[in-house]
Amino acid sequence: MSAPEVPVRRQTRQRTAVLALLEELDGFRTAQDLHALLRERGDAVGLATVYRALQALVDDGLVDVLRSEDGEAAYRRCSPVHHHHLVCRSCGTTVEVADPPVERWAARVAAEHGFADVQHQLEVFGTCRACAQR
Amino acid sequence: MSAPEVPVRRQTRQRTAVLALLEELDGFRTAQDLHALLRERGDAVGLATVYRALQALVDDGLVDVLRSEDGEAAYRRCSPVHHHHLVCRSCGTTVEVADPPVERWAARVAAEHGFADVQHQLEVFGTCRACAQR
DNA sequence: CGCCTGTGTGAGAATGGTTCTCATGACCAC
DNA sequence: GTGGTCATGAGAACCATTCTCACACAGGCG
Repeated sequence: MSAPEVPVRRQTRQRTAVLALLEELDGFRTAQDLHALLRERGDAVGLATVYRALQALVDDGLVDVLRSEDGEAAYRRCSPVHHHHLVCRSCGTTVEVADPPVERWAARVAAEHGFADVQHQLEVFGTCRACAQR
Repeated sequence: MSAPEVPVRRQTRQRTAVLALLEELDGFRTAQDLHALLRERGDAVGLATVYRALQALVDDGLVDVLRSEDGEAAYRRCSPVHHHHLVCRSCGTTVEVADPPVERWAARVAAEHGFADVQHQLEVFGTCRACAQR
C-alpha cells in the first residue's frame, strides 16, 4: 500500500516565476525557451531548476507536455480537465478543444482488442489563419 | 519551384537488413534496439546507418515513428494508408486501427478555428489482455 | 525572533540518443 | 569492366535532459 505521497511542495521564487511565465504565455514552450526568457528579463533561474519546476507542475496536472517532432519537450499551462490541442505548426499558438466522440471511440476500439486501462493522446496540427495569410 | 527531388535510393545490404528486420518484428522498436539486434545476429551495421535507413523508410512512408515518453524514437513497419495505433504499454504489441469519425471531427474543429492544412496524431495506449493477466 | 532541518537551488559534469564528418567502400548505368 | 556517386562506419560532435553536491533558504518549533 503506497501512501498518498504528498511531497510537501515548497513555494520558492523560482517556481513561482516559472508558473507565472507559463500563465502569461500562449502556446507550447520548451524548457530551454522558458529558461532563456526568464534570464532575459533578469529573473535568473538555473536550467536544472526550470526542469524540476516543470516536472512538478506536470505531476500536479497544472501543465501539459508535448513532444515536438525532434523529441524536444514543450510545456503549456492548461486547465486540469481532459482535453486535446489544436496547435499552429508555424507560430505555436494553441487552442484547447474539448473532446469529442473520440473518447468513446477509443474506449470501444480498445475493448474490442482486449486492451484495458486505456489512455489516449491526440494532437491536431495545422496552420492558423494569421500564419496562412503571410 | 522545387523539383520533386527523387533522391535515387540505392539498394544496399544494410538497408535491406533493416527493413527485413522490421518486417519480421511486431510492435515499435527503437533504433538502438534494431542496431543491437542486427549486431547480435552477426549482421553488423553501423549505428549511423541504421538511423539513416530508418529516416529514408519514414520518408518513403513505409515505417511509422512514435516518440516514447522519454523522447526516444520508436519505429515500426506499417501499411502505407492512414491509420492509428493501439499500443500495449507493457509489452509494446501494436494493433493498427483504421480511423473513425476522428478524421471528420479533426477537420471540422480545425476549420472552426480557422486552421488550414490539418494533420493529426492519435495514439491509444493500454494494457493488452496477456499483460493484464499476469 | 532566531535556530534547525530538510528541501530547493545552481553550476557544471555526466548521460544518452541522434547527427555530423570524412575517408573508404560498394551500387549500378554505361 | 570502369567511373562517378552515393552509402557506409567509427568516432567525434551535438544537445536536451538529468545528476551531483555544496550551499541557500522555507518554514515549523521553541
